[in-house]
Amino acid sequence: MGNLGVLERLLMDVLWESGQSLPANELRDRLLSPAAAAASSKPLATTTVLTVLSRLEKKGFVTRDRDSRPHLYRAVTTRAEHTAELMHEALGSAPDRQAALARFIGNVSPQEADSLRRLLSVSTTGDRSGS
Amino acid sequence: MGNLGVLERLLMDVLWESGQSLPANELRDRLLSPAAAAASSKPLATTTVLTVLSRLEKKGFVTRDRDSRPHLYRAVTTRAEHTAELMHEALGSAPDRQAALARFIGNVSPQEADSLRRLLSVSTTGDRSGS
DNA sequence: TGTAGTCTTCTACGTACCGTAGAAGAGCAG
DNA sequence: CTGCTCTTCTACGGTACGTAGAAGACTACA
Repeated sequence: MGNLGVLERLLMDVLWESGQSLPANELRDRLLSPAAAAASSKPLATTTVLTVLSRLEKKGFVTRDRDSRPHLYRAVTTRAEHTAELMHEALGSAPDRQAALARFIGNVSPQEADSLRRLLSVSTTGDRSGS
Repeated sequence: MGNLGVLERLLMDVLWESGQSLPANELRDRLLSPAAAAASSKPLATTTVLTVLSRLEKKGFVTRDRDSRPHLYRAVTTRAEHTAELMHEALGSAPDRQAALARFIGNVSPQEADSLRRLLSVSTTGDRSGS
């Protein structure tokens, strides 16, 4: 049970964008604001959004506050975490992790290689305290 | 058009494992050798393998030599490349690449962090004097 | 407290992808 | 030319997902 469909992803994007808990109607409205969606001009039914949100909840991507009257939906993880998870997942399915990493690094832009170096140099050795 | 199904993935694994071009029958046979598949003991029909191979060809994951009488199938990319591609794909779908990279690095094992450092240090500035 | 309005859940349909494979066609060996 | 092998065509069942109507639950106000 891994990946998301198109609409599921769009909803997650909206939730991730605003780090907040939002009701279904608000989410439906915000789906129209992104430029891309505006062109296709599709007014989704609220039930559609709710259905997808339920599925996302079952998949563990969102939680909802059932006590608030219009239920409030919130992303469980951040987008960055999700992306990192996907990357680890891809990496995990390869027996030759070293080779895969090498290829990955090979295709990284210079700027990103730089920021990777920075990220790696921070946690060189004696790293203990958790945040 | 991105990811692979279970059987598709198994076939790609066989093809990747042996860096060679193989006929459908050979592939069908080798699907049984991996320990996991042996337990489920499923003798797939050759046509099944052929269908999946056709789909893989359409998706651009394999090429076949149509001149050889039993057609020979070969993986287009290496597994490492494929994995790296998946990782880049995941990364590409995140607007906050930096954050995603940070999370990714944060969850890497110390050994892999090490090998990443090595991989990155090669392209730092090392190629200077000499020829 | 009853009733209207809003929000949620249930159920359902269409499409696309994938595992699976039989039936029919194509090409080669003798 | 004929039989055998290999390939393509066609197809069915399952699952995931986008989509949403219909029915039920809950709130608020009169």
